[in-house]
Amino acid sequence: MNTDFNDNVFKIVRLIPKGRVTSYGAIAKALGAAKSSRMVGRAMNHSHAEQEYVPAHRVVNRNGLLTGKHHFKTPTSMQELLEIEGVEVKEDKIINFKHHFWDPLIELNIE
DNA sequence: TGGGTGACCATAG
DNA sequence: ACTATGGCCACCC
Repeated sequence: MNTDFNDNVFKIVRLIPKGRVTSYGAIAKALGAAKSSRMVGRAMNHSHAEQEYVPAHRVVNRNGLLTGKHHFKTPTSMQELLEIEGVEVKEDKIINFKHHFWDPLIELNIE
């Protein structure tokens, strides 16, 4: 049985609005597993196998760095997808990360 | 069974 | 700003 954790991660990622981004740690925290931010990354690795589209490009590390770009079809696709949505990216890093940040804890009104 | 690894994070210097 | 270190835990030899 697939971990619910896995499904919950995808569920949240799909909720990220266009032009916004969030971090692995924020998602982990929203799921009550702040200790396992690495698990979020592992879940994302499987995201390609999901039948429903998962906007993985909207998930970066807490530094606003596109650490997962090498897992996309091409090394530049992640950056291009973000720029299409209006997110500026320079040197694999999101400009004005704070401004684009989307916190699931706040937006989803979790306690 | 156990060591190595990772789309991470926090802290220290 | 940068490196080093430790914690985290599922997964793969």
